[in-house]
Amino acid sequence: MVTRADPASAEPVAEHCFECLNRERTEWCVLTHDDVDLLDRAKVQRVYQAGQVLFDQGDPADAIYDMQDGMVGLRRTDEGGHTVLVALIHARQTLGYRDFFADSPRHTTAEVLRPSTICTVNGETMHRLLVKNPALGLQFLRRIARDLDTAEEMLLHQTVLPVRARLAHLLLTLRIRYGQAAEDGSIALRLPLRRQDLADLLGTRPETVTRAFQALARDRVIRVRGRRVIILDLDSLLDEIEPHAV
Amino acid sequence: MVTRADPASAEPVAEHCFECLNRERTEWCVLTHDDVDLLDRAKVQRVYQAGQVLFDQGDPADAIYDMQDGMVGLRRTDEGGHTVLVALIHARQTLGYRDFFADSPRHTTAEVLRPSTICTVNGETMHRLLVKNPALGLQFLRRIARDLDTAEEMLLHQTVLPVRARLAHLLLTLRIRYGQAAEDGSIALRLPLRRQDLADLLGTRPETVTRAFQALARDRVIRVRGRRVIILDLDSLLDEIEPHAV
DNA sequence: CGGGGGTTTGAGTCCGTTCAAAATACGTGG
DNA sequence: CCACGTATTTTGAACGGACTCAAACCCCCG
Repeated sequence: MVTRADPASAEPVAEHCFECLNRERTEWCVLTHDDVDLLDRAKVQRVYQAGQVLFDQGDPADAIYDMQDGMVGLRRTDEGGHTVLVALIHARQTLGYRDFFADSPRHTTAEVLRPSTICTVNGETMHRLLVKNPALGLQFLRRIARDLDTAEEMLLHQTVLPVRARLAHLLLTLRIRYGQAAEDGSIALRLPLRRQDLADLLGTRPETVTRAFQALARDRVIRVRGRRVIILDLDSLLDEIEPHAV
Repeated sequence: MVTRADPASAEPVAEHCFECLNRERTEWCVLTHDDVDLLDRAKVQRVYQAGQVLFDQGDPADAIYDMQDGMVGLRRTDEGGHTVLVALIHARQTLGYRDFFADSPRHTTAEVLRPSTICTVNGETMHRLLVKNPALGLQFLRRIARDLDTAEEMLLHQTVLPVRARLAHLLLTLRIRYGQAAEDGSIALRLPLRRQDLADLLGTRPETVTRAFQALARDRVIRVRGRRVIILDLDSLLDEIEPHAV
């Protein structure tokens, strides 16, 4: 059941932006002490449960969000109700800036996929920061430019690669965050998503995801049991994406 | 035959940025008189023939381009040689800014599809303008944010719509620029692209494009003869994209 | 121990691809 | 202005990957 996120259903948490924003090389790294103070006073941090919605397609884009922890999916739906997950957002990543900067209503729905802690930064504060510190705009410019690159890659993959290869690619991505290397070279991971969400991410159906898993398992590239996956041969998983001519 | 664009193969043309840049609501509209002067002295305008390449996947992204006239396609190719056209660029549009701002090598190839007049703005000038006028960065931020929106829409369409619907959508887009309305409500257009390029744009094969044309023609939505298309019923063309539940 | 969501399996179908050949349009030079 | 060669477009038939629908299965949780 998807519930609407509002103050009543998500509990605020107190914490300072300091540690989380500047430590890593995020868009926020260009902020001065002063800027962070401003942000600190304006941001609202909350805990969300899986299934809650940060914002919905059609909503005005008057805030951006910064993930402390958890996972959020950006879902795009057409009038016919067809849907794809266009992106996964993890800890330390910012989301919701796209439509904010495009000055348009939300074109995606942000759906909390796993329990998450997220800061909301209202639009007024963003505008103030952008004026105060022009470098911040250029940081987001770079961020979005890379998002566009990713989106084009997805489009290319969707067009020219079969589901099996797209799944291989996805596993290679998830491995970084959720993988646990064993000493025999294999990598164990527990998938953070159910088949339906994997299907939405791959642009296919849950049944097809299952069959693609089985195809990879049959060829000893991986081993699968439900959400538990073991990557047996990383190299051949890489080969799935670009079958080098033999 | 695709030839490399270089000063030898493309003839420079003298003209002022003034008229072309500021008249319409492009990213450049925020430039001051002074800025335009700077741009004017730095830009190089050339005429390109169909088939020439402005930049290639892998090249350093050290310039951006502004179309005076013509048509350019952005093509993305994977290691296996599979290719898609991710965008068409027309007169008065800017291109090549994505990788420039992402500070990465070119991820697409810019291919001149019809004879074009194009201004090159070198990176140094861009950097100078961005410092001089921070609003320019925000303009491009908005531009790329909208490109990302378009890319996501293409991804969604590619995933959930059949070729026929995607072709309908493309015709509706091309109609704006190349359509000629008749007084009986029909719209005539001569396609600026061959079947292969339409296929690359739709993520399919030339043969399938032909068959999709025929399917639409069979249902009296359009009439086709080679590159000459007549849209008979605009409404049902719109319905192709979103088949409203009956 | 009995739900109940999530996952797997199977069979049939469809859309789009592939490969090959025929037909047509187009540009160039005679 | 026509003839010719080449590129493009169309047509056909066979194949295949992914979808649909439906039923069975399997955990996981209460």
